[in-house]
Amino acid sequence: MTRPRVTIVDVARHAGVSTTAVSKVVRNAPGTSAQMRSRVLAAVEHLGYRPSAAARALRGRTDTIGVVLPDLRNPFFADILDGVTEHLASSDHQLFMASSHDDEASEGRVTDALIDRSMDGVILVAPISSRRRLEHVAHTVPTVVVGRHGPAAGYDIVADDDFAGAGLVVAHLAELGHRRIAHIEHHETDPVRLAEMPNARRADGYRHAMRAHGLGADIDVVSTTYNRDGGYRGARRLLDRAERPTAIFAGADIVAMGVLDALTEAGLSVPGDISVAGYDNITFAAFAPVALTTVDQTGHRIGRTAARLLLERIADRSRPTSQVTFFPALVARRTTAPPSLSSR
Amino acid sequence: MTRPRVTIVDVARHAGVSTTAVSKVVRNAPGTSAQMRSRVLAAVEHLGYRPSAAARALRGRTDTIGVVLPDLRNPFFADILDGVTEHLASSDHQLFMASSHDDEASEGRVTDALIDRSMDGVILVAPISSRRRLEHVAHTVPTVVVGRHGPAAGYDIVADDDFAGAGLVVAHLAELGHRRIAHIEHHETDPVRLAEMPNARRADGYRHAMRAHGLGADIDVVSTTYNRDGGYRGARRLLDRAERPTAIFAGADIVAMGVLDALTEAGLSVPGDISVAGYDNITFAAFAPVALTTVDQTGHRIGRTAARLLLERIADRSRPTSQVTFFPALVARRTTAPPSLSSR
DNA sequence: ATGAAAGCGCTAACAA
DNA sequence: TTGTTAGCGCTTTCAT
Repeated sequence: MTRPRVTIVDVARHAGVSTTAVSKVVRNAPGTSAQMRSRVLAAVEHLGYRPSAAARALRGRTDTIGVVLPDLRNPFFADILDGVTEHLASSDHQLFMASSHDDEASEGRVTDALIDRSMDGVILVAPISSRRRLEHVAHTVPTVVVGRHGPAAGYDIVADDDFAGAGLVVAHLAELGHRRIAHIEHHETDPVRLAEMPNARRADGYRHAMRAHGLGADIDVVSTTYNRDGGYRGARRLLDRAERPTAIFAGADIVAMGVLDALTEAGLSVPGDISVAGYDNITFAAFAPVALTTVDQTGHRIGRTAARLLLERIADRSRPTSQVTFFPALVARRTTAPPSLSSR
Repeated sequence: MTRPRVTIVDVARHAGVSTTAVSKVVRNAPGTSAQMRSRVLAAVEHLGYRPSAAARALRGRTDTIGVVLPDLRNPFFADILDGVTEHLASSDHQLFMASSHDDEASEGRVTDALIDRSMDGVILVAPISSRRRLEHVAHTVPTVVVGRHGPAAGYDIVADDDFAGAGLVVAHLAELGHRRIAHIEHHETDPVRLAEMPNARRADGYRHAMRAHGLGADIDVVSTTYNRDGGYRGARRLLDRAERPTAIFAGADIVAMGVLDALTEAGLSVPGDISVAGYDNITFAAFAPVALTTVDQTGHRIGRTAARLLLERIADRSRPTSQVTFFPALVARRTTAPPSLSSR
C-alpha cells in the first residue's frame, strides 16, 4: 500500500556521492561544486526525495511554528492568522494551528504537544494559562503571546490597548446621549487573569470611562462568556432588568452576535429600541444587514507583528523581550444611535 | 535561556534502570514490574521528562494527524473540525490544522509539509488538487478526503449528497412559486473537479432540478467564488439583469452572506423583494437577524465519520476504502417566501 | 570540494 | 522481568 520512504542514502547512491554531499545540496549549504549540485538535484528529482522533517528535528530545527487558538469560531482569530501567514511567507516556516477549545487543561495539552514535536516557536493567542505556566513554555521554546497583557517574563507580547478601546465605545455611546450603558463581559475570577486578559481590561476600561463621563451610578456589568451563547444569555438578563439599558456594549463582536440574536427574538429593533456595540471588528461586523459598531484592533497587524517578533526570537533567543501595544480605533456603523425619546 | 532537554537517558540514570525500561513504562508497554513502574514514574515526574515526538517519529508513529482546510473564514469547516476533535478525543492523537488559502499550489505545499513531518494520517477538506495528486498523497500516508466526490483510489471519502441538496433548495423555492431562480456557483473549468467538487455538484443539481420542475428556460447561473466577496459580486451581476431573479440560491452560506451584503446595499428587502437561500447551515445561518434558509449537511457528523475512517485506516492500511455519503436536509428559515405579486 | 563517521532520542529485536 | 544494542534519517565535525 505505502511505499518505503526515499532517504538521503538512496539519493546519494543514485547520484554516486556521499550523503553529506546530498545534505549540503539540499540545504543550499556552502561547499558544493556546480557539477555535484546538478547531479544531486537530478537524483532528488528522479527519486522524488523529500527530507524527513522528523530526522531533521532530531538534529535541531523543524522549520515549523505552532499557533494555539482558543476557538475556531471567532473570526477575529482568522484576522490574526492572516497577518502571521503573511509575515511567514517570506521565511520558509510552516504554520500549524491547534485549538485549545477555550479550556485551560486543553490549552496545556495542546501547548505541550507543540513542544514535544519540537516546534521552532509558538504563538499563543489569548491564552488562559497561569503566568507561571506561560513562563515555563517560554523557557522551553521561543514564545510570543498575543492579546494578553501583563509583565512579560521571557516572552514577547503583542496586544491591543483594550482599556482604551473600551473607553472609545463608552465615549461614543455617551456622546450619542446614552446613560444606561450596560456591558457584557467574560466571567473571570483569577486575579492574574483579571489583570492580564483582554476581557478584564475591557471591563475595567468600561467602568473607568463610565465614571469619567459621570455615569458611575449607571455601571451595569453582566458576566457570561466570550462567545455567541454568552452574548445571548447576557442580553436576556439585561432585558429582564426593571429599567432596561438603552445601549449594550458587548466585549467582543462574537458576543454582540448573540446579543442581536436575543434582541431579534424579543422583537426589539436595533438601534431604534436599543444600541449595540462590539469589539474586534471581525469581518462579520461589516456584514451589511448588521453593520455593527465596534472597535478595530487590526488583527492583521497584530498577527504580522507577532510573527516578526517570533522569528527574531528564534534567531536570537537571548534578545530582550518586547511588548507591543496597538491603539485601537472606533468604527461607528449602524447599530448605535441616540436613545429613543421614550427611553431617555 | 533554554535549558537542555531531559531525555530518556536522564530518566533511566536517575531511576537506576535501563532506557528500555523507561520506554516501556512511558508507553504502558507490557513487561514491567509494579516496582519498576513506580520508580520510573517518580523519576519522570521529578525531572519533568517528556518524550520527544521527533525521536519517536523517526521510529514510526507520531500520534499526530493533520487537517488541511481551504479557508479559516468559512465557519462550516469549524463544524467539521468539531466532529473530528470529538472522535479523536477518545484516542491519544493530536490534531494540527493548516490552511491552504484556497490555492492549489499552497494546498500542495501544506500537504507535503504534513507528510514531511510524518503525520500518522491526514484529512483533506474539500481539496482542489488533481486526483492524481490526491492518490499520491494517499499512497504516502493514510488519507481521508472530505467534501469531494469521485472514484476513491486509495483514500476514503466522506461527503454530502450535494446534487440532492441543491435539488431540495430548488424544490423549496419552486413550491413557494418562484420561477426565476438564479444560482451563484464557484467558477470551475477543470473537468475532474467539475465532476468531483461540491460546488460543481450543487450547480448540476440546481440545473437538473430546474428542468425537473419545468423551469429549464429560467436556468441562470453566475460563476464567481465560494466566499463572501464572490457572493457580493454574483448578486451585483444578477441585480443588473434586465429581468431580475425573484430568488437567489447561493452555493454556500458564506456566499449568501455576500449576497445579503449586496442586497442590503441596493436597498432591497429579503425576502420581500427577493428570496435568498444558502448551503451548509453554518451557525451564522441561524443568526436571528438573518435566519437564512439553507441546507444542513451536518458538518459535525461528517467530521466524526472522517476521523473514524482515518483511525481505522491508520490501524489497517490495507483495509478497503469506503465512501460515505450523507443525505442533506433543507432548513427553511426566514429569507425565503413566495415572490411578491409585482415581480411574479 | 568531498566523504567517513558520530550521534540526536527513541523503540524493538534479541539476550540474559 | 530486565538490559544490550542496532538502527530510524539526518546534520555536523573532522579528515582527506
